[in-house]
Amino acid sequence: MTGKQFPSVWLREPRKTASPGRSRDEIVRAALELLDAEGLHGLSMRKLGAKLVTGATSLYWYVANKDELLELVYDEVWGEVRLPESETAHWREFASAMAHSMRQVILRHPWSADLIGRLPALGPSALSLTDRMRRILKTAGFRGADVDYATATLTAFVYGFTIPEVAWKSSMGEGYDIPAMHDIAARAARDFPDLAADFAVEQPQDPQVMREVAFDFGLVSILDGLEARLVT
Amino acid sequence: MTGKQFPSVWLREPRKTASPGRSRDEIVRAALELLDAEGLHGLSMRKLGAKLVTGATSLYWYVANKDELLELVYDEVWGEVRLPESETAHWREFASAMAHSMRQVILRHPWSADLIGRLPALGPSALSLTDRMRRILKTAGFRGADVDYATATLTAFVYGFTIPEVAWKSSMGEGYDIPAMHDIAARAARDFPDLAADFAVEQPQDPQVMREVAFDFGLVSILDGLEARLVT
DNA sequence: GATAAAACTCGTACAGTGTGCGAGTGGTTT
DNA sequence: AAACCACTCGCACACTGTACGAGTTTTATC
Repeated sequence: MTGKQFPSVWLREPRKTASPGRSRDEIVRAALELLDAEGLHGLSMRKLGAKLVTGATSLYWYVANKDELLELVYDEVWGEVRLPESETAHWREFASAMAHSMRQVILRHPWSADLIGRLPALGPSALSLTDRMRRILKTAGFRGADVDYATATLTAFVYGFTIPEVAWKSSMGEGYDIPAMHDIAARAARDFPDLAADFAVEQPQDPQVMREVAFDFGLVSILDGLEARLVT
Repeated sequence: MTGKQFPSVWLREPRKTASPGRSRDEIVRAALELLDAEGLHGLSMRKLGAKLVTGATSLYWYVANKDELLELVYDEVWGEVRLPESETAHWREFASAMAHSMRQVILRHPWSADLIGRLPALGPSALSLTDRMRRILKTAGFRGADVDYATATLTAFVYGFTIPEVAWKSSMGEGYDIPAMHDIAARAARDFPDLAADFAVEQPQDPQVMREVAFDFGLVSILDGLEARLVT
């Protein structure tokens, strides 16, 4: 009784591809455009085929299935994360930059949020990110499993902060009526006096700005907490 | 030019329901069972109708659309979070208990992870949670927007730690071959010497246990970081 | 140039999805 | 008897990923 394996594009050799016609790169590029334009829901093999002037099922020559295609585009996205030079940066700077950049990348490609955890992240870009992060943490003095734990804590915060945010945006649309939403929340909270009181006092803020401040607050707190784990 | 509103079950009066037949509660209960048994993907109006021995479209008498139904079940889930008595608990105990309980609830109802952020959480259970959390933080000494920020940081960590976890489980299935997966990851990392070296050294661990330890590590770090924000 | 093999294309088909619409049913009130 | 209400539900629409197998083009070998 062997346990389950899992399949990943990165674990099998690609096709020979002496190809004169379409190529995997071309398909990935087109998929990325479609995803950015219309979201995860907007990417279908038929639409992608149409964009490339090909039959939908022709794509299955280059890619085993839709998940493999998504794995490819997913890694492309992690390649957009910008990091400071590993060697010169303090670990806090590095971690902070990485967190901010990951967040920006997810905000720029909201569909990617739905793939986090659902697909293996074994592509070169994803691995390179974790590799550099781990090296920095090690030179900073983290030892053994603490390297994994610290990384997990940081990425968990970024994901947990950003995933619901983009989920909300892409399910509710972009154009908010801020005072109206404030009002709605206040009305929903009418059975909770303290909550309702807070809503009554607070001014409706620009949520974009609020999110950024909140993210910084959380990030700094976490880095402080991790640093405390370091000195002992 | 008014901005967009958003619709929520909790913001409109329910039907009169002098009903002798089906009821909203009954539907929600059946939906919850279906979701726990077959996941978000497994809940369709047709299946739900079949389970209740009703036509699929009959359900639309009690519920405006599928999202409203999901909102109802979603809040049901937050009602399962168990908290210590507000008045006697230290804020760290309280926050820690809340984080752990939220995590357990999501693990118990993995489909709920996909709804976080996608649906408004304005039900009584969800509001009660945030209400109690905020009250505890205020009595602990957090002031103004810091109450929001601290809450956001904590929930972000829980979500970000747990969402990818359950996404992985429900996309890859439950039965892992741990050494095999360890091997696969090591093979994928062959182009990153340090990463590969770490894989070579580390023993494959029981992931269940690992996750729990990592969660505690992160949680404690975050609470430390938040506490530092408190004393100033 | 012939022939075989490999690389590539794609139409069809299947079993499913949420839900708007409008017609129909049975009970209660005027 | 008439009107209203609460409620049920079949049909239809435009989609989805992809297995299958037959067809077409390019390349390699003799």
